Amino acid sequence: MSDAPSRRAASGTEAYQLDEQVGFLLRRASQRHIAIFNAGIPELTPTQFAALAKTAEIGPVSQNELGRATAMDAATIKGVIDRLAARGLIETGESPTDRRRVMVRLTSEGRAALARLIPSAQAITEATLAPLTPPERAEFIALLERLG
Amino acid sequence: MSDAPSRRAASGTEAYQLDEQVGFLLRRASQRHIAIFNAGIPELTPTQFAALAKTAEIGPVSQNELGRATAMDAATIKGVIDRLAARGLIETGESPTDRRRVMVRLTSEGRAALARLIPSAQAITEATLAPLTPPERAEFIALLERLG
DNA sequence: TATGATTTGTTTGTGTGCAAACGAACCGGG
DNA sequence: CCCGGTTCGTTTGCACACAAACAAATCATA
Repeated sequence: MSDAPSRRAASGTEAYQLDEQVGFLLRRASQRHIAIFNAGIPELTPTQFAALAKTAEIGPVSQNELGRATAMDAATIKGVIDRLAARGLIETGESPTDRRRVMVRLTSEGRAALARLIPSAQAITEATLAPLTPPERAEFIALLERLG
Repeated sequence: MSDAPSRRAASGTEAYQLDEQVGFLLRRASQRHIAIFNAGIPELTPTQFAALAKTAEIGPVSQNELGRATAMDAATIKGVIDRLAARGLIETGESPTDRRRVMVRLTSEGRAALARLIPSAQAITEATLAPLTPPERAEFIALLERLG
């Protein structure tokens, strides 16, 4: 159905094909992953789950520090924490040593939810990588880590 | 600094390390790319540029079709088109054959802007992939395409 | 041709994601 | 001790991204 690769744009747009650009491909892969996540864990967003999991990993943390650990800026992590707290999965308190800090820690409910959801999260990771063979998955993850 | 890989979480969270999950890595890589894009092309968002470039590729299209071609749903593409039209880079009109359709085409301004920005866009792609060697870049793109 | 299903676009609501501007608290050097 | 720089958190404003619900137009087929 036509000579696709040597396709020439009508105007002066040269050989810029959107579908070959990393940025576009990254966005599409993220979208697909998020769709898989929403199907597997409907009760939490990927971002909320990330904050929950990271809090479990690194224990009680200040809000901004948790944001840094999960790649969310101060404005974003605030909303995420507010919503998790409203659901009773985490709780916030003041720091004994720094009055500016808002400390974040899991509730037992949060801990239970996390334990319950981790298998689903692992399945989601696998489903996302399903189109690749196991060695390809490892390779992909390794390359992706270096682009962070 | 400690036995990192065999690190054991205090609670029952088992071996779920956020920083190893594809979803998290995809989000981080996207964030980095978007930051590079914003620095290289401050006047347009990556999404807006994608819509502009795709419109140039596939000529006059209906709004929803352009959305499909750029991986944006109907609600999203509408906002993007509204903003591009407000800037005079594209213009919309009615379809002669289907009264529901909103046809989208580049203005000469849009065409000029695109021609001017494509080199920057290419530089942005390269900068995003800079941490990888050329063969790794090709490999990464190939794997990423299959995760779309 | 009627009519039911599909498609196109719109609107609303929620959730990231980031820039910018701000006040409060902390920290270091003089 | 004071003072300037930094960090912590908040708020506002804008831009995706998607679900859900909707009206209008088109299509398929009985």
